[in-house]
Amino acid sequence: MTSVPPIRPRTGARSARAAAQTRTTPLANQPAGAAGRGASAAPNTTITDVARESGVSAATVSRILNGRHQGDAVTRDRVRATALALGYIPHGGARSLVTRRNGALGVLLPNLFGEFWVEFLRGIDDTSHEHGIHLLATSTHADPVQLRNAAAAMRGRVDGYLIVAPGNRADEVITALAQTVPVVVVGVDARACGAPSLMIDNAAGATAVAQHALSMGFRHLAMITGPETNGDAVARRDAFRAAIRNAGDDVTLTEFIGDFSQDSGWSAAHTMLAHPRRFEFCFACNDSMATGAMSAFRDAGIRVPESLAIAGFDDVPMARFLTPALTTVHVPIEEFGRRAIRMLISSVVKGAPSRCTVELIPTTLIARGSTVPEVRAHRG
Amino acid sequence: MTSVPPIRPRTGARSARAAAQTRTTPLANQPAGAAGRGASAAPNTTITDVARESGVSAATVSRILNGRHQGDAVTRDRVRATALALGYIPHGGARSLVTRRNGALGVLLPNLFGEFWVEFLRGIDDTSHEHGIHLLATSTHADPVQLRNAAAAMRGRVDGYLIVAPGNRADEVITALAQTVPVVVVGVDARACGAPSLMIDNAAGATAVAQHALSMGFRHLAMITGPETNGDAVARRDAFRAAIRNAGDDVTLTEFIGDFSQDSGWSAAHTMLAHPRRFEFCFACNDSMATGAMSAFRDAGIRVPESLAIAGFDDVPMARFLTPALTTVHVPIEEFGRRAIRMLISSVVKGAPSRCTVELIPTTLIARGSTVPEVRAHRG
DNA sequence: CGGTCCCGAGAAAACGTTTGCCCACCCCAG
DNA sequence: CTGGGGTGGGCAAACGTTTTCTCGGGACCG
Repeated sequence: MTSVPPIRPRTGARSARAAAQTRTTPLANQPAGAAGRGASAAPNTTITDVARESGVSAATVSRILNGRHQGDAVTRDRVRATALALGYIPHGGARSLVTRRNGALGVLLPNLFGEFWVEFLRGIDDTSHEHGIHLLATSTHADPVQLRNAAAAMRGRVDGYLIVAPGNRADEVITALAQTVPVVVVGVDARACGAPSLMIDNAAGATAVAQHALSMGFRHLAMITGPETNGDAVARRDAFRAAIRNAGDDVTLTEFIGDFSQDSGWSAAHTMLAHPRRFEFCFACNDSMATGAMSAFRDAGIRVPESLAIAGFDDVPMARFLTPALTTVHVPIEEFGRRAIRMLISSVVKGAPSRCTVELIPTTLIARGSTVPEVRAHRG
Repeated sequence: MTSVPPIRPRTGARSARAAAQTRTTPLANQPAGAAGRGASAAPNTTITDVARESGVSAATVSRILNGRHQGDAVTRDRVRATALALGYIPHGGARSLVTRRNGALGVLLPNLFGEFWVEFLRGIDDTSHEHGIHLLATSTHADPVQLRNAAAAMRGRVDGYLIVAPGNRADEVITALAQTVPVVVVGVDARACGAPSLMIDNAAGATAVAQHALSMGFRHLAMITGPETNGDAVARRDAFRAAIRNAGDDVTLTEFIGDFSQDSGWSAAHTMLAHPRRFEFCFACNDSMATGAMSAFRDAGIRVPESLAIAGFDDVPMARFLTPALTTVHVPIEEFGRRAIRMLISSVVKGAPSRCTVELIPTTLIARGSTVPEVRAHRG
């Protein structure tokens, strides 16, 4: 009918590839195979080289370079100069082997979509930089097995893990991990796993959306849900359902299935338009789907918000730039990341695994033009 | 004037924090300070534990677990069971120390904004998973010093580096790095640094936009440029300038400064509206800025594309969902990432640092509703 | 002038793996 | 019954650091 969004076979393609994951390059660590270590093995200079070159022992080089005791001025300068000339960089693995500390944190992300995780990453990255910590390990995972693999690959390379939205079946992995090393979980309640968690206050946000819709007199509501395996999606759906259920008998709620992608929002919107009921308000469980839906509505000639109001969740940067600007639930995404990484750092610094609390990221409804016509009034 | 986008002090905030970077947590690796290693040091089980527990030597455990020689069936099973029971996970640092291989690649990203880098990351991540390689190290950097630090932090932890958009002053760092370990550079021509590079064909894309604009009869053109330090931004600007300059004397081009963020596009658009000239066509050097600009235009009551056409660059997923859909230059972003990481992997596998070629990612203009009114015709 | 103290710096152990080398054993063939 | 081949598995070295312990020498004070 319309010509716009070809549904991209994104998830399909990915899982197909994941299945072929067994194919292993000689680079992979596991067997370290007979594959000759590339003839031109990198001639990395070691601390011994620096020591020999500058006529002192390795111990002295180590101490000087780490500022442990500054030693004789002339020796110190000589060593420093030599190290610089040789381009010496300490071998992280060896160092962490003896230090039992590696100045890096592991972050395990779900398959990332859209702007949300970019914002989150920025928060994480900024904060860890502030603390002089490198955010070495970032990886993505789709299921518990991949999660375990990714975590294992980081063993001995990171001082702690930040695990994001592991879905529902990851409890076992988290529990095992949390017993040996600091872990902070984002997106699900992991108290039972022995790890502190940080979650978005989805219930409050979704409830606020419901109240907003009801207060504006809408009676026939639609909702585009997110993936069943995503804790945030489920929490938003349930809270919205509950709030509507309490609203009275003349209020209806119809649900359409999405997966948090723009495409799925677009598809859900088309399904919605084919539905016999004439909806007045649509709540998409995240901004990406709201964007897709809004695009579909407008292409179908439906005026937003006059004929159909729409709201999202997350308040990604793009939300305010849509036309009309998107009513949504604001989540302080960057701050979210900052807090998560701060929890992890404090847990790592003091050896004690911090108490298994659950912290909540507050949410606020932001009404914009996609539900409130007046907000658009200034437009020509 | 209008009420929409509060300019977020994003970059400012970041550099302010970067300045305070000296503040160092005990977790940081540098001095390994006297800070007692947290009392409850993680009791990670080592290969020795497994060996003792199952009554064999560490060597045997290593061989069995790595499938080197499968040994006696009963022994093998016993070792495997013990390892599992104890939750043994090899220490990556120790392993890579002797193996000289660590099955991980380092990715150095610039400060990331918007959807572009998410797509890119997805491509990278997928492909490395396919090859059984972990994309351990991801970090961001704003300047050559941060780049050097991030790279140093990964020394001995990764088998190769993928360096993205190092701006202009990073040649020295790249050169030094490329001498000791495989490096692939994305976004700038690094042949002089001894590293192969992968670049977007910005010139072709920008030229296509210019031709598109001219072919539609537009005569008064505006351009919103990107950051001066960004190679892609500069290339796009220069190519567009050149194409317009050849167009004839009755064609004008006015430039407005942006920084690739949506906010900057919004601001530039407002500046543009205050300009005495009445522009017919606006080329934003990336989709984010185009989005911001389009939002500003519509809020000002300007009809897109009838009164002012607009085009972007990148074709991020969001582009087709804007209203009207955004004319833009398609960049196969995910494929971009795949190719980049594939280049790196092949360079790592065969020890020889692959020849310093420059590969180009092709670009194609995609005309949508923001420049071609007819495409919107089906809308109500 | 002698004793004490401090400081600079070297030797060596330790971190957790992998792997080359070698021994001992088992089994089969002569 | 004996010799040889094959194989399971132990010993020890090595990887590149940091850190403890130690020693030697110089300075300062009595």
